[in-house]
Amino acid sequence: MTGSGSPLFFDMTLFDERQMKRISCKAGEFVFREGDRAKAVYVVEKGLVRLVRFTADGNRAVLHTAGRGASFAEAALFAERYHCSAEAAEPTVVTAVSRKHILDTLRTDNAKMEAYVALLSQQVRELRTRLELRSIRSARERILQYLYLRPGGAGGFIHLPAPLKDVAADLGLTHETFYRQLSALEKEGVIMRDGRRIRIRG
Amino acid sequence: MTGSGSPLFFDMTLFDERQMKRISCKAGEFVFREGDRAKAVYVVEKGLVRLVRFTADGNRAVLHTAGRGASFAEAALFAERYHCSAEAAEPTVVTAVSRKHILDTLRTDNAKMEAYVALLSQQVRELRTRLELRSIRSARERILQYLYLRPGGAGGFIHLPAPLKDVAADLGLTHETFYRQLSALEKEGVIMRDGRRIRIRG
DNA sequence: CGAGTCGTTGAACGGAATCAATCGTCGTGG
DNA sequence: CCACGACGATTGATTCCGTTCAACGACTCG
Repeated sequence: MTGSGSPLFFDMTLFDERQMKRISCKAGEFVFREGDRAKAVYVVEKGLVRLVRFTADGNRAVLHTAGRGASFAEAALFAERYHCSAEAAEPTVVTAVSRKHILDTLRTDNAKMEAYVALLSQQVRELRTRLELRSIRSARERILQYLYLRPGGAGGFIHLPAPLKDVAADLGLTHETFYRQLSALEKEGVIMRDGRRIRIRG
Repeated sequence: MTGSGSPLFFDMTLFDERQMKRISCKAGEFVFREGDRAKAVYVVEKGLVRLVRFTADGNRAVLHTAGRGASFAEAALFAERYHCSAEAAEPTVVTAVSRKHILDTLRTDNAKMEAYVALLSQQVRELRTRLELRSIRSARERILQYLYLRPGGAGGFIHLPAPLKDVAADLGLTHETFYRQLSALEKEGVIMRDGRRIRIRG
């Protein structure tokens, strides 16, 4: 979901800069961990952050990937604790906006609150779309549907928003299957591809 | 998403009943179409609604399925027009809540706005959890994780919130696989089951 | 009573995961 | 500056597990 199309920016201009803090992380470092007290909402300035949860059997599940400009952990505003961990996938800089400050600001300024509602609404839409995608069993069809739903999918060019590997994970496929299906589709003339640039043929 | 696990209710108690309208649709009828002016948010009273989008080549993409009790088109609150069409999959009754009324109410009542934000935040969290579930490949593990995440999952009793068939669909499994895995788990003594009542053994 | 649906089980198949190997590129540090 | 390691992209071979097709009993509702 690397911001998959819809740039879910957390509008920082709504808040007081003095209530923000810059944090740098090396690859593999955690910005916060599941269960930590929720203290802030974050925006990625540089790098890549993955929201992950570790399942009982030790597996990692990636819930969300936030690239440059994207915010994450907004939902933590109304939760006492983080419900997942945030891991820097590469050297990363994030800005932390105090949860308390955000709440105060939103509570006193209804217009800002409304902007925030709009943001959350969009997220809900996006998540639902992703969930619906996952219910398509065939890898081929799932990929096609994903491409269709993406901006430019109906006639224009599509830019994959992340390394193919990550897109594959987003789709719930192994990267091998993803590669294979892409080349199959290209061989059949259904799509044209140049790296991360794809075009669907009518 | 028959709403099965996650009751994504739009909290109608926040709004004035006089601003709501009941609408009945036959199977195949549209509640609204892509591009229509966004006038209302809906709740399914009875039946099933599919949010679909038609791609350039005439294919249908299902974005979301809303069962009884679920709301849909909430995101339309902040959009001028609907970005997809809502089609009744079976004879269906929906309640339409005026978009304007909702906005007015929220804008003048900060507490309600905040309640709405909290609701949306919860939805985001829930959707992410479901997405995480889907990333577990093994049917067995996915089911166990599902049970574990459910209220009562850690020690108590779990009530499946819908017919097994629907739960299976929620989990992205065929009902056959779901039945089989459940009985396998029971045979192995990992769970105890009586109809929709399940208990995990420590 | 019959139609419809849920729950259940069996058998066979197919497609995606898995394991594995190779190539290219990019960044880093010696 | 080049060697090395890391990682993305790609392709091949094999396995396995979930899907699919099919059939049946139980139950409900009209």
